[in-house]
Amino acid sequence: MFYALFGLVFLLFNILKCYLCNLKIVKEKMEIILKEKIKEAVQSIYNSEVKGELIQIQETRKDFKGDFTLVVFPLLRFSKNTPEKTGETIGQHLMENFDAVCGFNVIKGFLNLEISDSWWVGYFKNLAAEKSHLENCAVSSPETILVEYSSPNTNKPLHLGHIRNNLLGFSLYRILSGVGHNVIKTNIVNDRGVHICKSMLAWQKFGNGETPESSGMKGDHLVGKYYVLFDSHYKIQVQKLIDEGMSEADAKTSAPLMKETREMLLKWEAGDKDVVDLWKMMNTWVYKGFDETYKKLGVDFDKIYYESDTYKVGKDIVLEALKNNHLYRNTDSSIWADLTPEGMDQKLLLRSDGTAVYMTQDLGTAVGRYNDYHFDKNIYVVGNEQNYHFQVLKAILKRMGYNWADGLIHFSYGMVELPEGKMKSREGTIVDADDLIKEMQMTAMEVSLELGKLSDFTDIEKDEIFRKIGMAALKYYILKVDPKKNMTFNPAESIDFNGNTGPFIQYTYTRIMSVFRKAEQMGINTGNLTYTGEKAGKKEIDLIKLLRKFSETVSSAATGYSPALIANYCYDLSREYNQFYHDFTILGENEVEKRNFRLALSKVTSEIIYKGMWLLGIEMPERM
RNA sequence: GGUUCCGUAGCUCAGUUGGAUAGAGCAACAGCCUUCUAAGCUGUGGGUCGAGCGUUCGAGUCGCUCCGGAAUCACCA
Repeated sequence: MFYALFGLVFLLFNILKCYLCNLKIVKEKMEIILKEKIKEAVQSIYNSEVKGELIQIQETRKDFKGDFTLVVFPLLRFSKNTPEKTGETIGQHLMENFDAVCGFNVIKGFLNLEISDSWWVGYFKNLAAEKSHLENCAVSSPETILVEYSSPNTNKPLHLGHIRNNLLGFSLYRILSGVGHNVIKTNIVNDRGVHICKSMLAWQKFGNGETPESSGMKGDHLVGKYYVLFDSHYKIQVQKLIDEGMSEADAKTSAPLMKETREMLLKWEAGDKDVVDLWKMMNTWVYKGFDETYKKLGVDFDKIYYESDTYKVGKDIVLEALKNNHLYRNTDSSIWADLTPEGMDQKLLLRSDGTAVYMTQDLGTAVGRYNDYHFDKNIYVVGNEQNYHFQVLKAILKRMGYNWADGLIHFSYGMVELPEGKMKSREGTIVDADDLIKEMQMTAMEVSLELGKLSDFTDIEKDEIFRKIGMAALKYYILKVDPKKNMTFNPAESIDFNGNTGPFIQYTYTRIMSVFRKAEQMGINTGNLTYTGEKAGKKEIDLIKLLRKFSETVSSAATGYSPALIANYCYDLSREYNQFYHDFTILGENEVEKRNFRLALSKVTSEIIYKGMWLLGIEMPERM
């Protein structure tokens, strides 16, 4: 009796142990397990110790039979035999000693291993059990990371370049916090400086008291109008002086409007009430306009810094550093940093009239932020045209003894260019953010209405769907390209809705949603889908292979700061699913096991697409 | 001129420690809806991966030299 009981407990224990063990193997990456097995194989066949880096496992290319491929070339030194023979021998050994391997073939120096269906289905079951699909990308030591993005100037509305900036910044936030970091979204508003005074001066001179209300214009666009107006008047003055025989450089500094601008900046820094009031009023207009655009883009911030605050901190820091002999004062009393020891140039930090420059405020902002958050990393989402600026910023901070400056990272992204080159305001080729957003939603509406699949929705519901589709088209179009690279936008050809696009991915998602609505109607319990893992089709396994790549894609997107990886992954997955959807019937399948398996595949696909697009800041409609 | 980045199909882009016959989409052409959404799927054509040399069993990927383009080197931001 006692022995029987003991035996039973022992048996149960072993079953449990086996189950846990199995689960562990399935959860681990097959590449890692294979690597171990191959190491053992080489040890036992050739009696040699192999270093891990010599065992190269990759996924088998689609044109060949198999799931994983071992590159045998590096192992020839142990086998002292031909690549073919070596591959055969190792393949045979794996077949006999590792039950997940159910077949192999050798082509040239490549050993293609076939993994059993049941292993794949078992693997998939674990994927299906995941809640967020981000479990496996969680970082071991979470950091406090500030992400600065957007950084608008208050003298003009946002344009296409800003859109790329905002989308990258926000997506970076989603990705980094998705893998477990503590991320703070910040924005630095360039609300001071000569350029701001330009639009203020132009409004004062030519505005006749015009306001957003009186003109019906969005505040940021109204202020932008005066910035342009300044420029055209200023140019006329400069040209006049040049015609009178002055050099271009002198004409530019001595044109009356420029003189007045500089006076205004001095007054502003001195706190002159009239200038400050005007500044405040125009800022209010601009911020209201920006808020609307941010809302449409779906981005927001945890903390907004203003240069009008931080430049003062910057000035203090500069003066302090001067005292400590980190900087020097020129004969005209301007203050400079000599960065020749660091391999860079001289850098101006305070003008001869004592006013601050761009670098001054950036120093102040960095120090202020460190004091506020004690970040591990401070990521600046700023265009690659400022690469040198950030190199200098970091060098100066280090010079001043701020060792945390090592955590400053310039996330340098490429410019958005038009087919004829850079966007230029003087040529009127700036692509305005608000216009573009509106245009995308109009196109989404046209396409949608033509297809006519939403006739049972109210107008409000339809508008919401058009908004999601239009924004997805725009966002995906921008995020799918490698952030580091310059990209071309052709306004003449409107952004596509077919092929490698946001709407295509949304469409795939809505198809899956549609299947599940139908399944509910059929009375299928989609919450608890049972199936065993003995058989699966090639297309089904292809899908599983792609699904398993999600977490590693997110991980590399996080470490490499590249939302584009996730965007392209979502596209690949959608394409794969659409093929599956085309080739197989899901609800029409009579065998319940198979049907449930396909439903589960569809479900996990939809979850991962949803999550991937969420990491990009792209919303998914349930129908379209 | 110095520094940095980029050249992949007609166009827009993938191609992550070097691996097999370099991939998608758009555009063009030819097919597939009585069926879970055709914003989809299948097929055809299109490439001396800017050029050359080198390292390697193997190079779009690494190194060097050219060619072409961009950014930056402001008392602009």
